Amino acid sequence: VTNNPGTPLVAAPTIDEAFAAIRERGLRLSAARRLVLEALYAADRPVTAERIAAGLGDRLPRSDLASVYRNLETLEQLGLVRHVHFGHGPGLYTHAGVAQHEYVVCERCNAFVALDPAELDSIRDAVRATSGYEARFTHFPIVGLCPACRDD
Amino acid sequence: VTNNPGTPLVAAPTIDEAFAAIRERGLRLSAARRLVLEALYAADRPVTAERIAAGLGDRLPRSDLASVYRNLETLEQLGLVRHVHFGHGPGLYTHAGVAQHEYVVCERCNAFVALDPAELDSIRDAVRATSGYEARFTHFPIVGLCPACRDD
DNA sequence: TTTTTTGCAAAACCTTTGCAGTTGG
DNA sequence: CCAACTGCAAAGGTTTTGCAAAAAA
Repeated sequence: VTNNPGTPLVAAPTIDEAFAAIRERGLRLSAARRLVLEALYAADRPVTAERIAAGLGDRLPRSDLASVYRNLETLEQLGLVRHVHFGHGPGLYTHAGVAQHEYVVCERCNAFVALDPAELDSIRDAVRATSGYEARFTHFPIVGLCPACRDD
Repeated sequence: VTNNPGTPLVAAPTIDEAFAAIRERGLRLSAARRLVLEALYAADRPVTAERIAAGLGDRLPRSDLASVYRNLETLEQLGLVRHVHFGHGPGLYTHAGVAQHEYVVCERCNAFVALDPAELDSIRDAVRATSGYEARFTHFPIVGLCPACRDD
C-alpha cells in the first residue's frame, strides 16, 4: 500500500467515504482504525496522536498510542490523513475531508490560520521568484508572529 | 544570562569577537565552549550538535554531547549562535558570524539556500498581506521542492 | 482460515537534567 | 578560592519496531 501523501483517492472525503476507501484498498476497518478517523473528524482541527489515543479526553474510547501512530501512517498513505508540524512539539494530524489546508503559525502563542492553497499563491510566487523553490506549507507551515504577538 | 536570540551583542562577530563577548558577560571560555565555536566557524554551515560533539568527524577534538547542547544554548542566548530546523531530524546550529540568514529547504533532498533577510522581504510582504502574520524563516525555514526535485 | 491488525513492551532518537568532580579566572 | 563548567549517566518526550495474541474478512 503506497500512495503519495496529499493525493487522496477521494477529494475531501466524508468519514464514510474514508471508510469505503480503506476497504477498497483491501485494508481492514478495525475498531482502532475507525476510532482514529472518528477522532480526527470529531476534532476537526489538527490534533496530536496522544490526544487521539486519549479519545480526545475520553469523549471517545481510548486506544493504544503505538496503534494510533501506525494507523495514522497507513491513513496518510491512503491520502485520508495529513500531518503538520507547528514548531517544536508533537506532530498534528487532520483528516483530509477539508480542502488541503496550508498553515501560518505564530512562533510565540501557537495561534494559526488555515488557508486554502489558492490563497497562498502570491506567497508561492514570491518564493519561486526569490529562490526557485516550489513552496508548500501543508507539512511545514509558515512560521512567524501573529498580529497580537507582533505588538508584544 | 538572558538575551533574545537573534540579538547579538556584536553583529556578525568573528570567532575572536565571540570569545570576547563570552568574557564580557562574565562567562568562562572553557575548552569545551571554545571547541563548540571552533566547530561552528570551521563548518560554516548549519551542523548538528552530534557532529560538533564528534569534532566534525575528528577534524577537531571530540566532546561530550550534553555539554555541546548546554553550550549551544548558552551561546544562543548570547546571540553568538542560532539554530534552524530543516524538516524532521535534529536541529542545525550555526555561528552568528554571518548575516542573519533565512532558509529555503527542499523537503525531498534537503538542499537549501541561505538568504539575507532583505531578499525575503517580498515574501514577508505577501505573507503579511495574506495572513497578517510577520513571517521569519530563521528558525523554521520555508519548505518546498528545489528546482531539481520539482521536476522529479 | 488466513492475513491483517492489535496491544504491550522495548527501543530509537533527539534533547534536557542531576550531580559529583574539575577548572577557569 | 569558588562560582561556572564538565563529563557521565539517567530521564524526558515523541515516534518506531518486534512479537505473540486477537480479530477482520
